[in-house]
Amino acid sequence: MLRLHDTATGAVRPLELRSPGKVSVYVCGVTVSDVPHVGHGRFSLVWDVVRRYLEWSGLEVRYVSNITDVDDKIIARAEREGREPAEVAEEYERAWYETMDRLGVRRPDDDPHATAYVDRMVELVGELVERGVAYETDDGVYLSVADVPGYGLLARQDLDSLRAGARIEVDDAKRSPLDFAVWKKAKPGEPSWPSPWGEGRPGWHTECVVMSLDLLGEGFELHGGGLDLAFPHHENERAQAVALGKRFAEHWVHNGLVVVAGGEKMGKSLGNTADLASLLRSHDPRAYRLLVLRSHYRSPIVVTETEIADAAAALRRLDTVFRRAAEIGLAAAAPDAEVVERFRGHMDNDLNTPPAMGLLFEQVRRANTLLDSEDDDSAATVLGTIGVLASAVGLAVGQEEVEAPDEAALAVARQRDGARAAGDWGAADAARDELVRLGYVVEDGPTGTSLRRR
RNA sequence: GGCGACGUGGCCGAGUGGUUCAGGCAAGGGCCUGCAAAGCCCUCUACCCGGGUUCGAUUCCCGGCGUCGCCUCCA
Repeated sequence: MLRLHDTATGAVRPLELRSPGKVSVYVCGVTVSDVPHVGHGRFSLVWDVVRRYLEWSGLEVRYVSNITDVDDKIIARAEREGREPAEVAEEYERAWYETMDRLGVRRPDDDPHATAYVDRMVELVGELVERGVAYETDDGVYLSVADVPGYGLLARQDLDSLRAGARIEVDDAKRSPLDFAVWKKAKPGEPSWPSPWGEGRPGWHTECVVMSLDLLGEGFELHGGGLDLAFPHHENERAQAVALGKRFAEHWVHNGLVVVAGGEKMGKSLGNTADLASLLRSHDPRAYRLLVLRSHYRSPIVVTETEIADAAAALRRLDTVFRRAAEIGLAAAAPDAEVVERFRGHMDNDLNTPPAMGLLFEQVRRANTLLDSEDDDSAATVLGTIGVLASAVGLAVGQEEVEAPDEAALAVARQRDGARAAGDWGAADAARDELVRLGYVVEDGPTGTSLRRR
C-alpha cells in the first residue's frame, strides 16, 4: 500500500482506506481569475500522478478537485474589465482545462464549483453560529479559532505561537486576529446570495469543507494541495469540520512549490508567475511531466526552459527505443514482474518517483542493448516493462505523434538511398544536407533513410 | 520572533553508517557507421563548515554558515 507523508503528523504513513479497494481524494483546485501559471502545472501533474498510480495499483479512485468561481480577484478583474464576474470565471475555467488537457492531466471525476454550493455553505455557517463557534460582525461571519480544539495541527504550531506571528491587520471586531471569515457581507455591486446575515458570499475556506464532505463524505482518505495551502486554508477547512464535530480528511498531503531561479517561490502574491501555456507551446508537454517526476513531489523545483529542455532530451531516449522497436515490427510483451515490483517499492515509499524514473531509464538502456544484439524476445519483455512503468505515472510513450514526411522529402530520401547503394557518398551527403535543411532528423535505419520532423 | 524544510559531482536529482556510492542532461574517449545520427561501452568532477559518537560518517548527534517555506490572498 502507498505510504505518503502526512502534514498533520509530519510522518510518512500508510494511506488507510475506509472500505477495501476504494479511495477518495480531494485536491484543492484553482481560483479561475487568470490563466494558469507554471506552478499550477506542477501541482496538477503531481496529483495526476497520485491519481493514476492509485488506479494503477488496483484501487477504485474517486478524484474530486474544485473550481473556485467566486472570489475577490475574480470580482476585481470583472470590475476592471467592465464584465460580469461569472463571465470572467468561465473564461479562465476554459483556459484552465485547455491547458490541463495539453499536459495530459485527466479531468476530475467531479469538479464542484463554489457558486453551486452556496446554499449548503449558508447551512454550514448557520450551524457554526448555532454552536456558538462563529459570530457575526459588521462585515461578515467569523469562526472563532480559539473554540476549535487542536487548531494549528497543519501549521504544526499552537495557537499562541501562531497568534504571535500573525501579520494580518488588527480588526477590533474580530475576537482573534486568526479568526477567519466564513461569510462575507456584500459591498454594493458584488455578486451575492441571500443569507440570515444579509446578502453576501461564502468565505474561501468554507467551500472546500462543504464540497468535500458532500461529495466524499466524512473521513475521506486523502486531502491534497500545494504546500502554501496547508496554512491557513486547509487548517481553516479542518477547523470548520472539527467545530461541527465531523470527521474530516484522514491524510493531508502537500506538494512542493515551483521556485524561480533565486529559490523564491512562484506565486501570485509575488507577481513572479510564468505563463504555463506558453511554456507548453515551445516544448513537448510530456517533458514537464517527466521533469516533475524526476524530483520528489515535496521538493521545490525550478522550472525554466533549461530544465524542460533537459527533460525533453531524456524523453527522446524513451521515444527512440519504441521507434526502434516499431521499425522492426516488434511489439511489447508482458513485463518483467521483478522490475515492476521494484518500481512499486519506490512509488509506495512516499511516491519516490526519482528512483522510479531511474529504474525506467535503466530499462531503456537494457532494451536498446537487446535490440542491438537482436534478442527480440527479451527486448519485447523490457519494452513491455517500460510501457507498464510509464503508464503508471501517465507518461505517454510509444505513441509519439509522428508527422509523415512530405512527398518532396521522401523523394530526396529515395535519391539518397539510390546514391548510397551506388556508393556515391557525395550525392548521398548532399541529399542528407538537403533533408536537414527541410527540417528533418536523418537516420539510417533497417529500411534505409528514415526521416522525422525535428 | 515562532514553526519547519533543505545544502550531493559542470547542471538536475536519488540514496546509504563501511568493499562496485541511482538515473537524466552536458563534456571527453571508444565501438558501430562510407561519413553521420541513433544506440552501446568507458571516463571525469560529490556529499556546506567545525566539533562529537563510532573501528569507520556524506549518512547519526551538537554547533555554525547559507538558502528557502509558513505564520496574509496564493497550487
